[in-house]
Amino acid sequence: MPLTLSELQPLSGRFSGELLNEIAAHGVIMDFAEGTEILREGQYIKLIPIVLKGLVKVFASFEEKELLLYYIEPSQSCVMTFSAGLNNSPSRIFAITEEDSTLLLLPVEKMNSWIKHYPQINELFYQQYNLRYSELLDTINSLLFNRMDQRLYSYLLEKSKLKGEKILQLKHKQIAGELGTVREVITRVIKRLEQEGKVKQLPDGIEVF
Amino acid sequence: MPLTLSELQPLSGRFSGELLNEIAAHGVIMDFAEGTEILREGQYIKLIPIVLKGLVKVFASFEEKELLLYYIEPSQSCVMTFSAGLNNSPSRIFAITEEDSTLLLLPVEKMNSWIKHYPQINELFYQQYNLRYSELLDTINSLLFNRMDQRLYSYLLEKSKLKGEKILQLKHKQIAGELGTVREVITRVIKRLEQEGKVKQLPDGIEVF
DNA sequence: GCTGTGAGGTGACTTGAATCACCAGCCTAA
DNA sequence: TTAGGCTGGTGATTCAAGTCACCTCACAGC
Repeated sequence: MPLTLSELQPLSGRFSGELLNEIAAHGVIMDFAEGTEILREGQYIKLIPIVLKGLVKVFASFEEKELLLYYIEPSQSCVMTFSAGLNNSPSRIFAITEEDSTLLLLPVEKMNSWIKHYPQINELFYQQYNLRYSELLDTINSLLFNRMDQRLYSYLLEKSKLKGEKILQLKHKQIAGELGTVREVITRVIKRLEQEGKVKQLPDGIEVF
Repeated sequence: MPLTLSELQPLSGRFSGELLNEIAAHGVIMDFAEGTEILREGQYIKLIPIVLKGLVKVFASFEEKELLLYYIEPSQSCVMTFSAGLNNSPSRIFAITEEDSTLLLLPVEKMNSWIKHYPQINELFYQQYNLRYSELLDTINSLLFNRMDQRLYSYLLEKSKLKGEKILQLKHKQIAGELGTVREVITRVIKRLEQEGKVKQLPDGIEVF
């Protein structure tokens, strides 16, 4: 059963009617609950996702430790699945829904012809590559030059902005996982941020200023 | 004066005759001596380079410190100039020739139409984006999880492989600049590698095993 | 000769972060 | 009611790196 154009409404500004019809005919829409791993490391890809609603986070991992690389927001896609899908190579990263999310899944075997015939989809992926390249550069800068307090504060600020919440319900352990460090370090550093008046730990979460 | 097809020989495996003719008509070939800065941070781009001969290294910088991100080898291109050129945005990185190099320079205003009409050039840039994305992931892993001795050894191994030389003529200070640290650290760490039998410091350079 | 400069070496110290060990406050399930 | 499991807090220690200060050695230029 093809999708309806109203389901693809979030993409209507970016894609022309003809491409939207193609997508409606061959794409699938799926909902994923918060915390679902939608892409595993090492996985081979048959479907390329575009986020319609919600928020997806992307991680690199390396011998036990993990690091949050960036978020995929609505109407964005995942360049790792794109390249892994087209080259039939395994994914080097993994991705988890940060909120309940709705994803449009596009079959990889259609992608090559769509890229040729619809410049808009080509542009989308070039944009996404630029964006992710840039975000990886930011990550590198931050790892190389910022201390944990800076990194933690930026992390909290960004998360608060993305989720539109001033109070974040996060365990110290979760934060540590996303920043590639351990719980004790977060406990100490967050206390320092609190003393500097940048955040406040409340019974129901962390308030960011 | 258009280029001759023999000058574009390194690209003949990758591009069809028609595209090669287009490139010959609109491209320019230039030679750069070793150590020339061919792309500055903050620069706006009018020409997109493809390396024909030699080796180019790409750096990120951030408040004084610098870090080597990756090398551009013959028949590869630079995704930063590609995206900065097409979006008319400034470069976030800078690039220096590591050896005497020959570059093919393509005018950015031709690129949009070439991308639409010649899938091969589209494929080249997708490949380059994948490659650089992957290399940035490696850099992140290495920064986050490897100690300096590991990072230094990998750096020396790669440089030796790329330049095809077992003995590298490098000053400690240069190495420090490329790894984002300072001279004393390199002096000490390289001594440890020497004790472990992984490298040897000779009067005329560093031998890597 | 002397002098300046760049390269490499090294000790002493500081610092940011990781690691280890242990404690207290909860909440939940048996 | 009690045991066990999260969660957060904290001191002590270790460790990798960065910083500072100063040295030697080779070499170039007068």
